[in-house]
Amino acid sequence: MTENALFYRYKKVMTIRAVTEITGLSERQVRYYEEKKLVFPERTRSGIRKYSFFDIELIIDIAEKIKEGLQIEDIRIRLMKHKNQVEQPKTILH
Amino acid sequence: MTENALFYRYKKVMTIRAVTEITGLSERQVRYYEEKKLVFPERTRSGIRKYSFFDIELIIDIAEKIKEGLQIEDIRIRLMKHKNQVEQPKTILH
DNA sequence: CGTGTAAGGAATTCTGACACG
DNA sequence: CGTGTAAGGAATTCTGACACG
Repeated sequence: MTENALFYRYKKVMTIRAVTEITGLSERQVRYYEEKKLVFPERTRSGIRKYSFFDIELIIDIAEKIKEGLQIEDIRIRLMKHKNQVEQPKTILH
Repeated sequence: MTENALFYRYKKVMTIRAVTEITGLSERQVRYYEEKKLVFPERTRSGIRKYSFFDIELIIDIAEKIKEGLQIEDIRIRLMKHKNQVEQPKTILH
């Protein structure tokens, strides 16, 4: 069963509402991080954002950094640098 | 990171739409399994159903059993019997 | 810069019902 | 029995904009 952990974690299935409920952030904040290229939700054909649990973890990290006083652009650059080290699904699961 | 696998798997975050996209079933089918007490999605305050990945696995199993010719009521009884053996989160996570 | 909010439209979800078999 | 569908209402999400600082 645990062999699907990656699938669960990376599959983009949540609406922005679920994200705000889990993270405590506002929709505005979550959308803004996307606008600034920090998070990349998928979209349904009609344009509705879909997030994964991994996206949520990332968003929580981002929000913490902002609280610490970092600027979004700097956070974005950091994320880019660490991109290769960050755990990512190697292949499309499912 | 894998310590959250349970959380990912059991957290009810998906709309019925996500369920139909992943399972290939219709909304009608998914709602019917709930009506027959086989699946128990949570609801948002406004009444929108929320499913977990575990619910999806269950729904897929149910659909297979139905295809094999089993009746929903029998599937439900089986599920009840195995309930204690079925892996379930022992405590509320998060 | 990061976030709040009001505005209007588009897409989603819900329920109860009728249909078929 | 299990599923499809049309119907109308309620709730959700989206974008672009104005505001503050």
